[in-house]
Amino acid sequence: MSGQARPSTGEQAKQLAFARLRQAILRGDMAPAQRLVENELAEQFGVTRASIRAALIDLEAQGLVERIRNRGSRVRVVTVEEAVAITECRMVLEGLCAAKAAVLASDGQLADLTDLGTAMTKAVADGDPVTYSDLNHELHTRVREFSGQRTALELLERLNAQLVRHRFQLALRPGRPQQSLKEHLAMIEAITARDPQGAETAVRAHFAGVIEALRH
Amino acid sequence: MSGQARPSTGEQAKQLAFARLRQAILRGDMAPAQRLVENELAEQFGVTRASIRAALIDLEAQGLVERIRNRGSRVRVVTVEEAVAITECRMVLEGLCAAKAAVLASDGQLADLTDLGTAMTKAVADGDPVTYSDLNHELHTRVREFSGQRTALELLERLNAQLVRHRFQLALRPGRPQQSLKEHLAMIEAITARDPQGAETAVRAHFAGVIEALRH
DNA sequence: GCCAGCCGGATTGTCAACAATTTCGTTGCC
DNA sequence: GGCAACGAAATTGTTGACAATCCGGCTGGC
Repeated sequence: MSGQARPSTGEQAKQLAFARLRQAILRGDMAPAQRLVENELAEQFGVTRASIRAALIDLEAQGLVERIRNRGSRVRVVTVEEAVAITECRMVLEGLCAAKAAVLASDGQLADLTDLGTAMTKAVADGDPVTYSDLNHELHTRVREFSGQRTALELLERLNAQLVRHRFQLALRPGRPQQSLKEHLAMIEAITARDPQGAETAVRAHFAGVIEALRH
Repeated sequence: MSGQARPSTGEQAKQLAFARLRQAILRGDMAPAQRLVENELAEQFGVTRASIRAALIDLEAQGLVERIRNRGSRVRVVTVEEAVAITECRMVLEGLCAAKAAVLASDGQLADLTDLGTAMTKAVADGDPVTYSDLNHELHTRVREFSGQRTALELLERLNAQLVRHRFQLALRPGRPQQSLKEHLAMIEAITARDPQGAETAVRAHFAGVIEALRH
């Protein structure tokens, strides 16, 4: 997800519209539940309505927008209850990834995880929640990657995209990084110890904490 | 010139095309890796190319077809390796559902599960693998439903759709129903005993068997 | 004989106009 | 004064035509 906004040369209009609209939603440029009128978007992005329409269909499949027959599209709002359900799914899927990563990751990859752990510890010590949140995301991405589980990876990316707004709120809660850090370190330790069972339980414990926090 | 299958009410063309094309793929009417030319499909289903195109985008998101830029669509072939990865995801997600169902299901719903269990036992005793496979599917559907986990349900439906071909082969393997039955009964027992932990481990044991069988 | 470049057919991507549907304000009636 | 039917505006769904792209085979030169 690094270099995505590249109009580049042969970039098809639909993909461009898709990328820009997606990023706009993820960055919060679109208010929750905002109506997405195809004509307006088409003019705004400089593409035709057909391209916007195709992009909207894609985004609907990703769970980012909601479309109702003959009634238009809106950015989907994720209720707290839904966020909990999504996080439960993330919990078991990332648990699977962590267990597989504990078995399949190379020694060099395990070293990467340890490095991330120290960086996260430092970020928390420095009281830098933004950096911590980024590292957090990076850690989870790496674990998924090391697991070699393409299917789980795909599902998790979809689920994560739906949670951007909630995650943002969560990271800024006081005291949260401290607890989160402990859980993450336990996860890293279990994976580097090549203990799949332990890695899975650590991930579950972490997400149980996230769910708790989501509910206030 | 088109004795359509009821355009029925105001069924939008795109949704109709989507449903019919999806069913055609799931029923195996389309050979694996078969090319899906938009024009042909449009004529075949009596809708315009735009509708087919929208349907194909949807089906791609569901993992049933594969689309390459300017090169067309084909029905996606799921390798054994992929089927294993998908089944691993199903394992953890259905485990989650079973655990939640053990807590949330009503007594009447639990009775339904018990009934399904006896029906499955009978089907195996009668040597009727087709009925057994149907009941099997029914059982899993019920558990997911009783869990109240809409997100997991949605993910599982998508994953299941990708496996139709493999599942079909699996059910006919000799000796498989017997082992599968045992595992299913254990799952039902744990859920009706309101034992979430036990339900999850039972589901996992079952899917571990499925994965084993998938690999030959 | 072999490779580079080109051309034709096929297929997807894009476009602008048209039709169908919904929504919301308005009018007429009770 | 409230309610129901009506109608106009807005928006999505659909259509057919056009442009861009890709694949295969062909030709020409070396």
